Amino acid sequence: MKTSSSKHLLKEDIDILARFAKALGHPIRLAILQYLDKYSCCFTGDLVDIFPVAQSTVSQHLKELKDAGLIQGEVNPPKVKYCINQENWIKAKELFCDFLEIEFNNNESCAL
Amino acid sequence: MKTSSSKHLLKEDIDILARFAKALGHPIRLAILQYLDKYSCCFTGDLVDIFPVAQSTVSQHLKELKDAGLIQGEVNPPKVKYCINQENWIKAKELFCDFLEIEFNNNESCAL
DNA sequence: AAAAATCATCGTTAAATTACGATTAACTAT
DNA sequence: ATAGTTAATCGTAATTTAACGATGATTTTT
Repeated sequence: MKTSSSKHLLKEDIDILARFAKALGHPIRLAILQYLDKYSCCFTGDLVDIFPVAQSTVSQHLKELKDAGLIQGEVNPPKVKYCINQENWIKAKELFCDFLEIEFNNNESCAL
Repeated sequence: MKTSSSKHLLKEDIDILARFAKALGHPIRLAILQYLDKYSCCFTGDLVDIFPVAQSTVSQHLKELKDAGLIQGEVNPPKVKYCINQENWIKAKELFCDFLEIEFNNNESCAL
């Protein structure tokens, strides 16, 4: 399924893409997404063990990724399980590919 | 030339990608890059005519894109001609493709 | 019922971002 | 030489971001 080639994004899509790009604009948030790609899902605590920042800071980054629509959390008391929001993640891929003018094959074998 | 497939980025690349993503995290900066893709180059004034923000604000966004390495400016007094920094732009594409797990064909027919 | 575990939220602080108008620098044209 | 054009930079203000520790809510364990 080829979905891009040398076409320009509309104003609305530009705004959405900017939102996604902004969410990706921090090393910890990128690393969280990579972790979710590798392990499919995780609890907040898993990430707190990995990153050298306070628990509240990890929570804040998770909130930003969630607000941007890139991840979703499932309350599983007293834990919260996070995973990638596939629908929006695919949308983000499409927009980035359109913008970068790269062919996007929506290959289901890709977890991320 | 396939340059990506299901591999994870190293810490250093994560930091570089975050820098690029941050620079892309504003609608005006995305639109500037799209404009540069379409017209290959432009003067600051061209952009000032297009976007509903002050000249100093456009200059500031250009500076950020330049600091991130995505564009370069050539002084052509009293104007300054901007264009995409191809070398870094390709690097950005590669990193985004690695991260998004998309195949990247460095196709020279693509201006952006 | 009390204690422990997990994680979001609150309050705070410092720094960065975004925007503006005004000024300055540098070259062109008159 | 003076005036005009172009665009960066400066100074400022408002908002957002990033980080922290402390607190609170919720469920499990004891």
